[in-house]
Amino acid sequence: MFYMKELPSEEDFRPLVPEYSSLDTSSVMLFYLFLQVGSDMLTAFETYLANHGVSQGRFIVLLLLLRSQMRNNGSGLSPSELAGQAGVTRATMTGLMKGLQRDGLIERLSHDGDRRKVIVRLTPKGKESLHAIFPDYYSRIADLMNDLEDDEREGLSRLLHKVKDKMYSSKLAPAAGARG
Amino acid sequence: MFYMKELPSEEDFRPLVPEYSSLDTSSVMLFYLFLQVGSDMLTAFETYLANHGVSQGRFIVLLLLLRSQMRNNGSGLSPSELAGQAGVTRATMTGLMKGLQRDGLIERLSHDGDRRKVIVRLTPKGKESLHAIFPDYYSRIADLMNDLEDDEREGLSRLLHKVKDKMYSSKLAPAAGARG
DNA sequence: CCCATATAATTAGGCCCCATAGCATTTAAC
DNA sequence: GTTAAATGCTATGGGGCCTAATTATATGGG
Repeated sequence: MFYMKELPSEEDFRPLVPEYSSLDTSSVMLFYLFLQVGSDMLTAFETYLANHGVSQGRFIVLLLLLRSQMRNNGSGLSPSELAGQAGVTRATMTGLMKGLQRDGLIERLSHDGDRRKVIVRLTPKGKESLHAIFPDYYSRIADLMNDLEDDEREGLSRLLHKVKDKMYSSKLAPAAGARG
Repeated sequence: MFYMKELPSEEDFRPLVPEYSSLDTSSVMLFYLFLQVGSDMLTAFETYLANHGVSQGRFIVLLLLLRSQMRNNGSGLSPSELAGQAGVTRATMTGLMKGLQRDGLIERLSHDGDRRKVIVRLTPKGKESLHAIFPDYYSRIADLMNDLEDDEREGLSRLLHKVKDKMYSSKLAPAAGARG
């Protein structure tokens, strides 16, 4: 996780500018600011979930399962699909599921028709866990964004998409393996 | 690291809206978008650095040392100060330094006057490592931000600061222990 | 001067997440 | 029917981070 308590100031870059023609101070400062806020938010998110007894990885799995079940009326997902949607390998997903099953939040059923496959579904307890977290969770997120007016939200969303699009098309792209 | 390949759409939230009064769909969508772009950027950053033979944590340490030495003309920092500025515990910093010293990138000198303390400094090799990374590193960051006009950069910076300020004052704040 | 307390750095041990590599089973393609 | 591909799993290992305990040093009140 990126963290620098005090971000570099413009002055910190000044002696480097003549040395590096590729150094664009405002780009780097914006990049660092972004990483810092993103890191803080991720850390806060992680800490918050940990206090509720779930890790980020597990929470994502539960969320993906809930969404799938709401969309398709309870069909569930395979470990492969979950891994793909969560951006981890199948082996990692096996480990996450192991813990979730041990805690009774998901169940693994065998797939009729393709006996290689497994169907993963939320148990009632798994659903309850999510619904126990949601009210406070949504409230905090709403609070976090509360200071942003509608046009600011749209602006931020637009700019985030712009950076995202650029990232995927540039050399600074996410690793192909884990995320494809 | 947060990751959901496909972010939830407004429709995914619709069935939840009547159930949760605290659910503000646009807040949550913006929050998820932010986490996703932040995660991707961190992952990309990490992957990029790994290809250059350093981890994020180590890179931050090198950066902090370089900044300190440029500001104060070579005084260096103590492990405690480094830990504080990097947002990790002293024990974690010891581990990071161990690797950096083994690779010859930093040196640990004893402090005159207070023999409990250690002074950490970049070695010439450590400086060279950074300067070997910088040209390409800065170039990629500039490229990433290249599509943003000046006013967009200012807008993004302003909005990021706004979210950051709100985060620190809200319940969704970073953990006090590691980051204080 | 001495002891209690505080501070600095480190070590030891552990947890979580995640990856790669290899394996058995099952299915699909020719 | 043989070969290739897909699925889920196990084994193994590493990175990063933590807490707790240890060692050395410093400081201040009695």
